Amino acid sequence: MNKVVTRFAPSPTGFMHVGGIRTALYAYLWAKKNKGSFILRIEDTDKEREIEGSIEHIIKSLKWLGINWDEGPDIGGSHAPYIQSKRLNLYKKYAEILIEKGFAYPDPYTEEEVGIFRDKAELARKPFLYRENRPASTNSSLGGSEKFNVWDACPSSGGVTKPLRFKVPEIKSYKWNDLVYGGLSAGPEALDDFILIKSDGYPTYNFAHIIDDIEMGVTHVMRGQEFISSTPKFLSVYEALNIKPPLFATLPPIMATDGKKKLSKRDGAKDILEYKNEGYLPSALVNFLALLGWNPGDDREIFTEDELIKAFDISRIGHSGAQINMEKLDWINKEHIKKLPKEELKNKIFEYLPENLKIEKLIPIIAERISKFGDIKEMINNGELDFFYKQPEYSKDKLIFKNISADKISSNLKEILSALEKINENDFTVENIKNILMKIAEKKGSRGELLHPVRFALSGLDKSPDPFVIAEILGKNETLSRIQKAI
RNA sequence: GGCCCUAUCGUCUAACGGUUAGGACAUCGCCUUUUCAAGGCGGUAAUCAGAGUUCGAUUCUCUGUAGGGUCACCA
Repeated sequence: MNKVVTRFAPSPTGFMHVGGIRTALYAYLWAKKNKGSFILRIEDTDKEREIEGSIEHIIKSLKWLGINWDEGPDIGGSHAPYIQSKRLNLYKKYAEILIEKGFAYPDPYTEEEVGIFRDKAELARKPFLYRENRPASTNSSLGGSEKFNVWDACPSSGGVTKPLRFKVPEIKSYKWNDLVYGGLSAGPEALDDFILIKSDGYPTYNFAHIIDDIEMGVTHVMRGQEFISSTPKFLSVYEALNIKPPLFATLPPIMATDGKKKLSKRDGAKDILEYKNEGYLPSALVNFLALLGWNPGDDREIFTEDELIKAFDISRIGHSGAQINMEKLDWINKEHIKKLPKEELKNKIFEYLPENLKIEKLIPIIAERISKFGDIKEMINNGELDFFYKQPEYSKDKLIFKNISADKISSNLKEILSALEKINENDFTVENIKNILMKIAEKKGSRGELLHPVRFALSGLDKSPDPFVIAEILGKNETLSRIQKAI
């Protein structure tokens, strides 16, 4: 069996969103599972739409998620370079082979003239097919024996020339096998004389990716289902070249959160690095995206990257579009936070905490109250943590538990005060505090009668951690002074 | 419009043609509890519609409907 080679081939036209990342992830997982290699290739053949800095941004995004490539623009490899604009001679070489075989010819029409053909087709409510307007000269020959050698592409000198078109060898229906969808097919209208090399000398995606996949030995091509309808075009190029195509694995689309549309930047798809800024763990996002369109066949939901590599299988990729669900992502992230090693959890949380709140004992309290680290900012903004470093202010009646009288509350607090005073400062721990307070609380009509005022005296908040934990963190002095104040 | 893909709880999904249609998130209720969080237990909730094949269709076939994709010198 040949070594599995997969690739992710984004174009540098901006940031990455979950759609692209999920495609990259599946290709990565499949390569790793099969001990094969995963290639990162940059498809920058559209200089108009290229956005400065995108390549770095893409690399940063993938690296953050731990989706690492074995060959790529930054690290090289045996098929370097991995940037299409640096491989133009290669595409030219293959273009000349096609010309030689009679499967490519220069397009004599201007863009405007082709536009007129297109308008005519639209008016007739027919799909636009260039080949129906194929220049007579190219039709003169049967099969692939004719040679069109008048193409004058000279990409290296930047000269503009006529675009080179593919001449479809045979107009027919195609049926092929897809690793995910099984049997796929398309009618002859999916076949056309598409452009191989543009007038600026750069190849089109339709051509360049095929050449690169061949040259780089790619065995499994994974991509979104928007490519199903152009697959016959690709197959016909492989046929013209007399090269066996790789295996195709088509991925179902990811839909936008709200509507039913395919996720796209204009529908609010966000930069993957925004998830980083919001404090999601890369392992959680990877876990979430893996499950969006794939499942392990059992009830497991939480995976590490290694577990994903083991469990991943193309045959368990689904066929229908999936909406992204932020609530589920939050839950998965929370589960990953729970599994974080202590030291790492501490570092992550402290990253979001001001100096005066970097208290070790605060970590579990915060950890179980957030689903992503960015939530800590919100806790701070809402003043949920203020009481740990400053005397809370509150109105007196908030100390009252249900309909217990103020005098009763006051005397309860006094009782607690004297009990806590007896604890040695070094023994002022959750366990000891809890023991003593609970002993007293049990004697009251309800524990809340005693515990609520204490908690409130310490936190000044309707919602807070329990009083024992707060007391320990505040320390004996501060705890006593706050209770004293409440009295 | 042509061609193509898809259709199970609100969402992500599971189910050799035979299951009380399973799980997870969300939601609701209860327990735990001084409040919150966390945790435990439980509930509500789905096979798009109509034909056909079959002893038996979520599952196979057809039609319809709905959603999506595609028809560029974009990828």
